[in-house]
Amino acid sequence: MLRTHTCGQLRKSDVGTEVTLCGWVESKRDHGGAVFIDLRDRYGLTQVVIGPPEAGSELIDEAGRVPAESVILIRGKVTDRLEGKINEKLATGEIEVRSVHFEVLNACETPPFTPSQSDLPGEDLRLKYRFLDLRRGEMQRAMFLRSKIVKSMRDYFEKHEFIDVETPILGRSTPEGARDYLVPSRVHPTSFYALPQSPQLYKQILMVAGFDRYVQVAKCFRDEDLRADRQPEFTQLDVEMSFVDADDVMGLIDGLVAESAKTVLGKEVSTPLPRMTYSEAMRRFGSDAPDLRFGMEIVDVTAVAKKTEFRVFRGTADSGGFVRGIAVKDAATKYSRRQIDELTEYVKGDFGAKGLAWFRVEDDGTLWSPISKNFDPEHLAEIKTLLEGEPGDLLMFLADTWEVTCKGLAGLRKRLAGELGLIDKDALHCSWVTEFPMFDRDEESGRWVAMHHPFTAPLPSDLPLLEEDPQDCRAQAYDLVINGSEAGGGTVRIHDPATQSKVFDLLGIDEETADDRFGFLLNALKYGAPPHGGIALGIDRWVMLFAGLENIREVIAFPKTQKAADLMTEAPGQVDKDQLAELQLRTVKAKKD
RNA sequence: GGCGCGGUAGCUCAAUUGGUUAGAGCCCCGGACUGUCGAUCCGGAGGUUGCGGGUUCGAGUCCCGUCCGCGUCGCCA
Repeated sequence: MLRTHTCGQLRKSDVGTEVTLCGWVESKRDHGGAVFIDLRDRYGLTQVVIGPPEAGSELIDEAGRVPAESVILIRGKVTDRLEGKINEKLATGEIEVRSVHFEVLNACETPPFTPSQSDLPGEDLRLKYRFLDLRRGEMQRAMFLRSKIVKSMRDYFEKHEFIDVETPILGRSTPEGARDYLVPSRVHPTSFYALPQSPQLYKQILMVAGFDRYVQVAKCFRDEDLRADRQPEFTQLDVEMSFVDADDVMGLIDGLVAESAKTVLGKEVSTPLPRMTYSEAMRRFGSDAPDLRFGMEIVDVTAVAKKTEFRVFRGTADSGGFVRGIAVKDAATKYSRRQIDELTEYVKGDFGAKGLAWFRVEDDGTLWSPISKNFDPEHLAEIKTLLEGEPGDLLMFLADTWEVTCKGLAGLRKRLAGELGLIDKDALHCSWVTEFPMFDRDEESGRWVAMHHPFTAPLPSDLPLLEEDPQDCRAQAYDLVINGSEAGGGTVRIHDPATQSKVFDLLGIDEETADDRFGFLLNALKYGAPPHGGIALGIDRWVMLFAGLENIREVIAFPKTQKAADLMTEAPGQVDKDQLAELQLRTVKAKKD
């Protein structure tokens, strides 16, 4: 080792020791006759003094010239700081190192920004110079937290006798689900591999192979548009187990959540984690990943709406729609008409709502609103009672289809809670949402599509519904929700060919297509397939949520921008004509409409 | 693909209704200084206002197009 100690290591007890330190010049205070340097590495900061009597003027001058963020090596003696010069902010603040040797290992060019500057530079610059950005304390902490979380997961599964098996990155495209990233094959011109969206099919086959309990930290790829909590390339903790039901999988993950929260954050999470069915979640929160750190539950007032003369409510209720609302506590004076207009634009623009109805609960307990004259006082009183409105509350309603009221109110609920500061940032609220529907209607084609994936097993009690009423058929599916974010999801899989072909039938996948796309899995299922199920946990999101961050890029070393580019390496990039020729590919510019 | 926010010095930001030579702090460069830890003091350099077009006597500011970054809806089995 070039160094004897790290920059976070030295204490009062080391005074008198000769040490060699290496690190980055975090800051430099040059007094002409003496220079102070804060030397930084991942472990901490140590003050180095280059001055008389032990340093000559040549050394002092050299230290005075060293640019910030250069990597240097210094040798010297650990000494007590002078009376009253102790820096309480530093763990090493009681000592300093008086340098007798000073060496620049790599001088730093003037950097576009420094890790210690208080104004964070724009994110594009941070991404282009990620090596500088990753030197920042926040990024370092996030990466170490990530490492600890992954280790806690690996420890947990090893303790439970899981085997870690790697599955291929070059696989075969399955047009179901998200868009695939494709990789052309040189050896098979005109054929393509696909990067895995998840190791789903491989892990099921590992169950058929008898591994019983499988785990993998798996890179997954989906060529879809990005969000604050979504990257095209992400990491899953992928799990599969044989001879289990949904309870078994959830129970195992309950233990993981509790143990990981405890070892990584020192937080107690009581288990079993609360569970809620999908239909309850949609009814009470309008979302399949409800944020349970605050209340503001959705209330259905369709029955009252039917009795009123207000056309928007009445018309919606009479034509099979829903009128649902939320009570926003103490918000009546906090939201001006203008701000409510903004909320109206929000639900219209983002969720396709036709409008936003609202009432203020006045001091005398009556409801007031620009539309209140359209209502009988007794109906207003009923609405107030249903929402448990109290003076000062703001009641907001959407009159629309079930889907729009769900999405719109869930959006409002989240936005208002954020704006009103109702969310406890320290809370780690974990829960399960269960019994998802098996199928969803595709708006365009009107066909059934699998809500999760086509290998998801229905609830045994709902098996008859596969034929009678697919709409109501529920799946043995479960999502782990942390602070209103989907942190993982899994299902019990179909392991008998009869059910599988019924599901394919419903999805409009004929035998030939099924065989072409998933033949290898269907084949395996015929050769002694145990009942099995599993789950995939989004590691990036876990880290983000455990860290209390709101952006997934903050916990990924080299993330991509919203347009899926890497600003540092400038991927994706052009390739040589020769490379294309070898792959027998030619690029064609798409015609613009 | 839709909607919204943003792009001005190396960095973070400012610039009145469209009006003189586009400013400040940090960074950088030069000088002074032995106790700083956001060092201090003196001096200096640094700009095609993302790019292209238009309106105007005059555009950082208004209009159109385009690129880039961010948020969000669609999308994400």
